[in-house]
Amino acid sequence: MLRISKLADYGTIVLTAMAREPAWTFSAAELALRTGLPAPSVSKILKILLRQGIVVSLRGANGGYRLARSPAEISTVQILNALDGPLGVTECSASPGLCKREAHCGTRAHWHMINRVVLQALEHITLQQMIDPGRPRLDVLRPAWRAARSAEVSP
Amino acid sequence: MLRISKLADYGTIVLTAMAREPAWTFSAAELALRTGLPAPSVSKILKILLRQGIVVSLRGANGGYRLARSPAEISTVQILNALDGPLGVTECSASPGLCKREAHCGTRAHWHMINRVVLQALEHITLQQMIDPGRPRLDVLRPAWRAARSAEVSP
DNA sequence: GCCATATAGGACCGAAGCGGTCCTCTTTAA
DNA sequence: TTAAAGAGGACCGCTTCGGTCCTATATGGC
Repeated sequence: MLRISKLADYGTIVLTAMAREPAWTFSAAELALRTGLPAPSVSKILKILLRQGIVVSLRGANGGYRLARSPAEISTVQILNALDGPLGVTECSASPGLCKREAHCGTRAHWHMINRVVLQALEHITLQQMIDPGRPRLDVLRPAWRAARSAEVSP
Repeated sequence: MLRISKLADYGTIVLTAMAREPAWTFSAAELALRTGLPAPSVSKILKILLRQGIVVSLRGANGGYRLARSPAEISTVQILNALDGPLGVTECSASPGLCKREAHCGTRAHWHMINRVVLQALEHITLQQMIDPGRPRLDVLRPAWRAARSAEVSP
């Protein structure tokens, strides 16, 4: 486990396809064709992304979808949040207050720390990075690391 | 999502309880009592951890479970692997070769990078760290960061 | 030698989540 | 007016997971 859902996985594939031509308006059918994903699923994903403000739509003939922002302004954490709901390594990371054990749970703080690191990492990986050619570099996570550290000092 | 299973969550709670007295042999019932978790679940978890070599058992009267190694030698990644199976942020991170899209999937390399960071982080957070008093420090993840970076240079 | 205690292993079940499909309604360009 | 395309939701089947229980086996104490 510790896995994202299939929907979120598909979502990033669809969005990276769109990010390669940010100005273009894609129909759901065309995106399904380009990505090789099942058309109904692609359609479903786009509708969710629309409601979350990640894509915009044009209805009617010759309609379709476009990215709502530039690829550099769409991070993976936004995509996962949209398609998988609030993400947290443990339940108490995602929705604090739900677990009764919280008060005297020794592991909680550590899961929160791990969660913060993961979140910051996802925050700094954008669609732009995803479509940049060449091997991905861990260096893009440096700001994430710094952000997580400063969050630690002043919570 | 991007969440660990409840079983794995419970597992870390049980193991941290054991880690506070590493020499002691706990019966499953006693651990259930100490942690406040349902006894059948605790028993099930311990049986899995036994098969994975994380705890050792003593059968018969006055029997019970003990950590197989020192708390400093048991990392969270071992616990999650034991209780949740091989972990990967995406399916292709956990079991490469299963996804047909791999060859021409532009997002895969990035998920692998994220996965590597998460894995290394979990690798460096041990039961010892979990029971150390005081707020957890991100500094414990420094070696994880370095390890992930060196893995990038020589895959 | 017997019995109480504890683990070992697996079977079993109910609930929930999720992936996937389909249908109907609305909008808009030609 | 019609065809194309999105909007929204209903629906269903499968899988997975959490949880429980039962039986067999081992061992220490009497």
